[in-house]
Amino acid sequence: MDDGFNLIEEKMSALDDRALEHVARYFKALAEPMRLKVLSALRDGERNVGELTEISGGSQANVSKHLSLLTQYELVKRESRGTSVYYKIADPSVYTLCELVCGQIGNRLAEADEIKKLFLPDNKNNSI
Amino acid sequence: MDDGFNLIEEKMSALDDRALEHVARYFKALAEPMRLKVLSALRDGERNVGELTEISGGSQANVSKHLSLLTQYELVKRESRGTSVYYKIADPSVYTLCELVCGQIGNRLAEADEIKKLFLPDNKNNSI
DNA sequence: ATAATATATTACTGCATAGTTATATAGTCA
DNA sequence: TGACTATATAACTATGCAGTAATATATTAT
Repeated sequence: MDDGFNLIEEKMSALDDRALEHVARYFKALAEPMRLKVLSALRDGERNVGELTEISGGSQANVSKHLSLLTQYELVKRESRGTSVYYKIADPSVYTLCELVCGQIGNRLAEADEIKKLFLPDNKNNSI
Repeated sequence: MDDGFNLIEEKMSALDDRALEHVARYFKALAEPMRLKVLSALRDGERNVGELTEISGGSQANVSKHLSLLTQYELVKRESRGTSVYYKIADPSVYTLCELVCGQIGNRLAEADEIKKLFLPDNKNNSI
C-alpha cells in the first residue's frame, strides 16, 4: 500500500502539471480547422492578412483573431510592412506534426491522404 | 483577378474541410492535460481505470470520460478483463507527437524538458 | 439472490472560445 | 489635414466541453 503510493507519487512528481498544460496548449493551437487552414496556407511562405482571409474563406476579423492566437503561441511570426502585416511559420516542424497526424488518421480514413500533401514539401505543380 | 481566384479555388479544393476537421479533432484529443497524463501513464503498458484514476489524481468519472473520448478517437484500445477494464495505447506514434511538441516548447521553456522524458522510451530507473 | 467492487453514464454547472458585427487603430497617399 | 486601406479589437452570442455528484451497469464472490 505504502509502496504503491510512493510509486504513484513519483509518477506525479514527474508529471509537472504546469508543463503538461503548456503541451496541451500547444496542441490546442492546432486543434482548429481554420488555424490549420491558415498554417497550411503559410507552408509556401509568408502571407498577409488579406491573402490569408481570402484563402481561408473566413472573415477578416476571425482570421485576425486566429493569427493573434497563433502569434501568442509562437507558431507564426508577425511582421508589419507598410500597411500590411505579413505572417510566416515560426517553426516548420509544425508540419511534421500535421503529417504524423494525417498518417495516423490515414490508416482509417482515405480522405486524410489529400490534406497530407498540404503539409508536405512543395508539390512542384503549383500552377495546377 | 480571375487567375487569382482560380489559384485560391485550387487551394480550397485541396483543403477538404471535412478532412481538416478530422486532423483538428485528433489534435483536440491531445489538447487536454488530463488526457496527456493518462497517455503518459500508458507509456509503459496497459493500465486499468482504477490505476489510471489513482495515477492521474482525477476522479473516476472524469478519467472514465476521458478514456471514452480517447477510445472514440482510437488513441487507446479498450479491453475488458474480469471486473476491470484495461486500456493501452493504440498507436505509439502519439508519443512522437508529444516529443515533438515538448521539443518545440523546450526551446523557450526549461520545464518542458522534464515531461519530455515521460514520452520517451523506458527510463530504466523505474524503481527510483 | 445479495453484497461488493469496477466502470460507465447522466444531468448539471461553469468556463473557454469560435464566429459575427461594429468600431478602433495605424499606415499611406492626396 | 483628411480620405482610404489594412489590420486589430471589443462586445456579444452560441456552442462545446471539463469537472462533479449521483446513479446505472456489469462482473465476481458469498
